[in-house]
Amino acid sequence: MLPQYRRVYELLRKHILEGVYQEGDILPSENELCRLHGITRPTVRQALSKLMNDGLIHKHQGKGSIVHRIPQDIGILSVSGTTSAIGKKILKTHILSGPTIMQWPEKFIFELSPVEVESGCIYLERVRMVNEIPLFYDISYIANINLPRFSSRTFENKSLFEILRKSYSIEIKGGEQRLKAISAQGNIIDLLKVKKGNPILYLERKLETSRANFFVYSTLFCNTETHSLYGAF
Amino acid sequence: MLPQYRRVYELLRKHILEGVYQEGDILPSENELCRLHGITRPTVRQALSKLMNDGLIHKHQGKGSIVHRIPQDIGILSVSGTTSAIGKKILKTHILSGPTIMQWPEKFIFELSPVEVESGCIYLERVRMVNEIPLFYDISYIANINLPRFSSRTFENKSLFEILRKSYSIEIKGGEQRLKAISAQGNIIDLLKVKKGNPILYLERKLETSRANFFVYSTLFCNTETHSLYGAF
DNA sequence: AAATTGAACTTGTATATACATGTTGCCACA
DNA sequence: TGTGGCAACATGTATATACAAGTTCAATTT
Repeated sequence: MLPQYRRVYELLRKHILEGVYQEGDILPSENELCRLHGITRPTVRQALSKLMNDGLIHKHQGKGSIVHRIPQDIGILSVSGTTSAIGKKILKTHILSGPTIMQWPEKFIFELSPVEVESGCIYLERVRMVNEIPLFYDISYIANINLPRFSSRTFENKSLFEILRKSYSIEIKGGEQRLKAISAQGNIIDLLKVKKGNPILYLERKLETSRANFFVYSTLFCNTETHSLYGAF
Repeated sequence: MLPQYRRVYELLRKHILEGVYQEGDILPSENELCRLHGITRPTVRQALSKLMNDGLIHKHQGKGSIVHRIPQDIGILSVSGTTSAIGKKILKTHILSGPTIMQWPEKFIFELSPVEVESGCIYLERVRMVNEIPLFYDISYIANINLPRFSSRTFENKSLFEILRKSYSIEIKGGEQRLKAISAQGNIIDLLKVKKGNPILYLERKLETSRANFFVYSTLFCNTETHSLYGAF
């Protein structure tokens, strides 16, 4: 059973992302939300606190809860979206490889627990394009622990996180990442269609989930020539 | 007056950062903290919630609150610290210019409010070095609103945020940032001692503070050849 | 007309309490 | 000796309540 504060959070989140509430709008007051959902204020505040955490709303004492920013979601969480010019609709995801079950690479970018090593991982290679221009090359590694039918799922133009969220009730809670600027070389040149030596943003991330000891790892190559990465924190 | 949950938060935060509690340690349980500080559990939980938010602790139901990670703080908040090899001690900050009061640059990286434009800004240029190697070149713009004696302060080897925090009770609450990988050119080559064309990580950030409508802006150039940027979220 | 007061709203802080659920370790029983 | 189960303790969720403090606006006063 989903906790009540989560239900309210999910609903408000959905409404904000779908534009029911738009940037600058004021959400119903805490007391109104209490009445609407038949819960008490601490519970409502827990939901709003999560929304604040997501950077979706601001709160001002005496005023109310104000919708902050509709993130341009491209499924890379905290560092997500690009310039405001890029909407959800023109972002396309193309699967290059996977999802396939395999062993973890040797010398993995993050340290793995024995359980993870033993279970192997699900491997996924994707390229994401905006206006037919490839901007992201993205390799994901997911511990193959209790994810029935995962490797046979379709990921084209779907968010990996959305699938984890809806099909397995796994939510990304946070994570850590390492950032570097590197020079384009090897297959990156072809995949992102850049010149050799061009600056490329490189990310390594380890994402925590709501399931204990279950992490999602990924490496990301971004061509930031025309579009910056955007993130809130 | 500082709220009680803030007091407890500050204390625990200080203890974690100072190493009283180390990575993997378990904090006193919520009920113990209640007794220790003479407050109730919801209040303690509010403090712990803030610590979780900072990425300083994890919580596990049934187990306790576990200290997560002592961030290698280099004063750039969420994207902070570098590899674990870099400790606080060997990071040196050198002021290149400022703090000086001046007008905002034309065509600023972020949109400014009329009040901000009218007030002008405090300008600050810094280079940060690890082992005598320059890794960061950092330009900060701070709205010149009610900050007495600010421009005459000394910043050598001090955190800008620490000064805002301690001298003006201004706390960084969050913010937004744009990330790019660029090629080294112009004065960046000299300042960061890199070759022309080398990949450089470029950041533009707008930081929200606890003071309404008061923001800190900065642009950052990072040489990530030897050290990645590290961040939690 | 302008300024002040105050009522009615908002979110912020805090207490007291209850039960649910996950974790650990010890004790009694087989 | 081993193991199952229970007690004790941890955090998670939720209610009910109270007062503090910031905001807004309209009524009242000057």
